[in-house]
Amino acid sequence: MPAAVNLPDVVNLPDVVGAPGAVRVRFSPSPTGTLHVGGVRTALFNYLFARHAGGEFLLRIEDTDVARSRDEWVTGIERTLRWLGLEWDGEPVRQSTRFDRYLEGASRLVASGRAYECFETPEELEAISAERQAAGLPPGYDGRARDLSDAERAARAAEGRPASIRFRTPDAGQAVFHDLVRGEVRVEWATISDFVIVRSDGSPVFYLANAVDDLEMGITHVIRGEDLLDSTHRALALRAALGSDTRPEYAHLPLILGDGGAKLSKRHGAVAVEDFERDGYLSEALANYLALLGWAPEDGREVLTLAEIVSEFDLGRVTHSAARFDYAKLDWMNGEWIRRLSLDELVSRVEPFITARFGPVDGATLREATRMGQERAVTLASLADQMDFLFVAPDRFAIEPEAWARVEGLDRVDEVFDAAMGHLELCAWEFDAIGGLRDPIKDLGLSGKARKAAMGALYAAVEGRSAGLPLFDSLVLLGRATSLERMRAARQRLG
RNA sequence: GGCCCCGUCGUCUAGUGGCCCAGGACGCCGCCCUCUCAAGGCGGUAACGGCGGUUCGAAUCCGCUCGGGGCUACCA
Repeated sequence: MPAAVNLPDVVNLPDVVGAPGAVRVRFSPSPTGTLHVGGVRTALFNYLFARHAGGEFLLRIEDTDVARSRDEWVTGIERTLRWLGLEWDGEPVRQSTRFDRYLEGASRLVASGRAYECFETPEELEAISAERQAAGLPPGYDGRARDLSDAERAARAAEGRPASIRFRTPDAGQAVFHDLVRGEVRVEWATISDFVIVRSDGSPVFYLANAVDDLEMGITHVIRGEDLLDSTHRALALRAALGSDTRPEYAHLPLILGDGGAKLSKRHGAVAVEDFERDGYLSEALANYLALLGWAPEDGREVLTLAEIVSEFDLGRVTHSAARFDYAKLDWMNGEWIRRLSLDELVSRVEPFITARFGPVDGATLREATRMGQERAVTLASLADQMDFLFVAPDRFAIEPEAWARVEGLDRVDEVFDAAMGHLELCAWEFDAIGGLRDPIKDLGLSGKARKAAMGALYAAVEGRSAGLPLFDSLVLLGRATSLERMRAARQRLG
């Protein structure tokens, strides 16, 4: 029967650390992939909380799992945070550079009896856990190595069994902490078994590194996803055993789910923040949308700048239940933001989407097309789609004969083009003159055909619904010669 | 299985005992505007998971129940 270990009564420790009002938070991603919307939402809320309080927002890279971490992911995470405007304070802390600190903490815990070496193989651990479950006990480790004598440990080591270090959790009593969004969270210590803090290869585990760093970095508020709620008890016990008589405040954010209530995954659409950027979403819109997932300002406004959100933000108004990521609402939000941008700003944002497809283009044409597309765009990519026809090379501009075959009124197509070309030949290329064309073109019902011939079916569905810039203004922008050329070509193709 | 968290329109949410036969936004539907598609304007559809309690009065408090999610790793 292992002797009970007296741990400090974490329940009665003070809740605040550091100087009153001095807020210091950290976003601590694990560089095992690109940042997903869930992760970036956590970063955002940390940022909002820190900036609202005039505190510090630190970045800590939790790369203790060396095998799964990569430098390129670190770079990507930093780039993504900057893209969203979430500037952090100071240099990022890399946990992989601080292993000695964690290991030092671990040996102190072993020396004080709060942790101990154990030698079970993975198979043995699995068997122990299964036994416990069969006996109706919580799964996990049973603590059998807690009180091994020096001789016993030496014997196991001599067998060639590598040692890992486990933290000794209290045998009885309750673990309690107060969560800023959820209130009091308590659980019986008996349901939490001893957990590994140093792997048998000598590397520290998340729990340890996390506790040591939060302590040494002077973190005052830990804001993270609800998936870490249960691990808070372990973090707090570890922290106390490490000698801290303070504890940070905790705030656990509701999770972000995909459609159908399942975990958000690629099946639902983009999940990596980089994908949203590539698809033409504005960082302003994504940050704005994400802020509204689990939080709402008092006055109910929805379209807000980062600065406005910072000034309104309040952890007390964070929602309790998981939220589903709604792509349709993000689309709306993105459109709102596209319309809010100045024309110059919008031009500079679409330009990469255009040059990626066509190389450098005429600036004046791009600007005018952007002006026309601004009020109808959903994403930067869709805006680029709308002006595609202006930049596409002549030999690449072709309307499939098959598509034409499905256009109604095909029997009148000659009449249509004759009329259109007649008008175009005759008119001066001025807006006023074009305005005068509207009625005849409309009367002949040829605007759809003219649109397809001159602006193409690159983006427009033939089945009735064509999307795009205004026809007349587009023809002006395209130029008289090109417009006519395309219409003649279309007619010719029909034989 | 055990433990923890959560539960208001299809979705995101407002709501902390009477102001709520529940408000806003997205979506959806209709109308207006209109050369297409949008944008914009106007209008509409739609929810307190269920059952018990507490109370003069409950979406708001309590219990149970059902449902969803998380954790239970030598991942973070």
